[in-house]
Amino acid sequence: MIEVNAPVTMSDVARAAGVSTATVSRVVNGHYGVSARTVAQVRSAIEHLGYESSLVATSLRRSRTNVLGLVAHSFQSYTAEVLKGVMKALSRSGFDLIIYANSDLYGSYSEGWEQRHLTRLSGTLTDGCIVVTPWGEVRSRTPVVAIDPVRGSTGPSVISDNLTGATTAVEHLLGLGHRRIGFIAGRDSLASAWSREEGYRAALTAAGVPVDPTLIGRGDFNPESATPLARVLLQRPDPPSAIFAASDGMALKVLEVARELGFSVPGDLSVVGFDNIPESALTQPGLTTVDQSMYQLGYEAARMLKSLVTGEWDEPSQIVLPTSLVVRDSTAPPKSAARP
Amino acid sequence: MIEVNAPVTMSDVARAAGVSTATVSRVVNGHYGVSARTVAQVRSAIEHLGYESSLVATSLRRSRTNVLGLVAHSFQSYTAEVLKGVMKALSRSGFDLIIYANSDLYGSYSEGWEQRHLTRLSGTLTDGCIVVTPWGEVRSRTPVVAIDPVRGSTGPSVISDNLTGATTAVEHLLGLGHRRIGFIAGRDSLASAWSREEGYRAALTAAGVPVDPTLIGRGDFNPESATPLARVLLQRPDPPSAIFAASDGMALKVLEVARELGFSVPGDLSVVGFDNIPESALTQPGLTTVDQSMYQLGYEAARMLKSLVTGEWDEPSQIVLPTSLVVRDSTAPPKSAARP
DNA sequence: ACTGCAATCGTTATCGGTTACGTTTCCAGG
DNA sequence: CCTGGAAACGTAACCGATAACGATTGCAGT
Repeated sequence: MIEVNAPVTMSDVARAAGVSTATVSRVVNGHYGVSARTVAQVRSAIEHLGYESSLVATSLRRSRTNVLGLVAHSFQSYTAEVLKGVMKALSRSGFDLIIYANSDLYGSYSEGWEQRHLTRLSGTLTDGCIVVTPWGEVRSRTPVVAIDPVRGSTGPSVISDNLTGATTAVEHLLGLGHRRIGFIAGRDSLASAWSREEGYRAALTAAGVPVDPTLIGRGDFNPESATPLARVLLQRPDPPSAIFAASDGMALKVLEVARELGFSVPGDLSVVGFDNIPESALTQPGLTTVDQSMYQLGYEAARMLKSLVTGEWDEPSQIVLPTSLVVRDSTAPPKSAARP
Repeated sequence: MIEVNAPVTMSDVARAAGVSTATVSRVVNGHYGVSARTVAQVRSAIEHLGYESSLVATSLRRSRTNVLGLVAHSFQSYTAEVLKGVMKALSRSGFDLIIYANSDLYGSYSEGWEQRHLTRLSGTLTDGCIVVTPWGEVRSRTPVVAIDPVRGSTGPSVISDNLTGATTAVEHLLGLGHRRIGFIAGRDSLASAWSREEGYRAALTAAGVPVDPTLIGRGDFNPESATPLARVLLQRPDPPSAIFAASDGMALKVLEVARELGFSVPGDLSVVGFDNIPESALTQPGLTTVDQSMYQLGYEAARMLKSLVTGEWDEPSQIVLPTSLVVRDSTAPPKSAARP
């Protein structure tokens, strides 16, 4: 009879098969040095008891687990898309995936969360990790690939061509006739945030439009951070005719604030985002944004990590993926476009 | 100097602080019985060495880990939405989340994957688990909540009101004048698939329309499974004027096949799905579907699991959530609606 | 000074599995 | 019949942490 609440351990199997745990281990791992008869006995006992090796115990002892890890701070659309790409890359690869997500306890995870998670996992559980939008540099015994790394990071990473993307977005607005273009920046420790701001500045400068620091709001990619910033920009006596937000999540908040303050979009205000998360196509009006394939980011990161873990890597360790502008309905020429 | 590649263990800290590992453990866990001076020493050593406790080692020894698990077979939009809800419910709860996803090695995980993952995790790593769309019954030492359980399952679960949803969907088609309505079923071991088919049959019967078995295709919720079935239905001499698919993923494949075979939707063919995944709003035409809040499923499952783990549960253990019809552009009256 | 009780801290068994090493078994060759 | 060596298997150390338990110390009370 099978006892339901009893966790079946290796020694249970050993006892049932009349051998030592060492022999059971050898059978389970297909190691040499066990007679056919004993193998059959052990197999039968495993079958009968429904034994399944414990990931925890195994990983504690072994160096290699064939499990890769992914740690993320929050779990929004961005991360979900990345995950799909990761899973695709890992399918039929022999690697399983463990995702570790914290519950943001008391907000106390604010600093060093990725390091904390990483050391907890990579101690033994995983052979390597992907970190999504880290807040700082990390160190680990096992390989780590960063998606959207911090500025100045030197480790393996995958990132979109944020500079070109942002430049294109602002050029789009300039092309429509906008001259007063607000910007809501992202968490400035991230390379992506920095490049997007750089692209904003570069496009303006190239067009001969001076950069007005008072039109720049300092967000942190967290959608909520954009709300007060958008309010400040739009309640000025001379509000910008367009706002470029460094992420779609923040851009959607700008749309919210605009609606709340009576701005019609794109009539009174054009809005551009960055990321092209699924929600951006669903809003009214649809959000014009810069598409970065989060799926592709995840896919490439997983591919790179796999190679790093198996030790067969030759490509450059910092991959940059292209971006493209997606024009929807949140952008139009400004009302005063006819001004000389 | 900090050695980068050395995993810092508790005994390293103990040595540095001149105490035993037991004392370090007490300090780390804030237990009683350590003098202020020793605490300071240990804290300093921890800080200096950058020590972080190993999740694996801790969970092996401890019964309680404050980590919940989630296992899923694949990782599509459905799972991603569920995950968002789970994360929301767990935010600031003190529980972290570990998601275990297999790489579907050689397709050999087909049977019993959830049991395999569950025993590997719940041995020690997690205090309880959520299983998304299991393929069979599972047993575990720790609590398990199933999202969309198998038919006849008795354990804790969260599920949508699939019967009402499917009935409403088919009534919508009947109301438009359709009489020949095809159905593409889901994996029949799941309660949801069974209820959706039940709703299909019930609505037809209630309207006095006989159920034609040849109009029913046996899919398995996997989008790819719908393609050949849709082809068969639409290549008949007398194709149905509408198809109700038991999931959006499959419905989207029906749209693909319809386009390929020259059917215009909704002109020649009406299509209804089930789930309301984000993609369904983005297709041309937008997919009419039954909305089940996957977010809510995840949220409720996590809430239930939390209560089960902490032992403070009193509500019924099988939660049913409402569904609602979302009418978009993939449904219209049939061309021959005027027939008597 | 001696007892008694806390407070403090180290020792050790333990979790489940892996593996280096030692021991026994078995068979072939001398 | 004895020996050598490989095959088969058990023993025990170990991975990193926790907790029951025992040992030591400090201090108050008498």
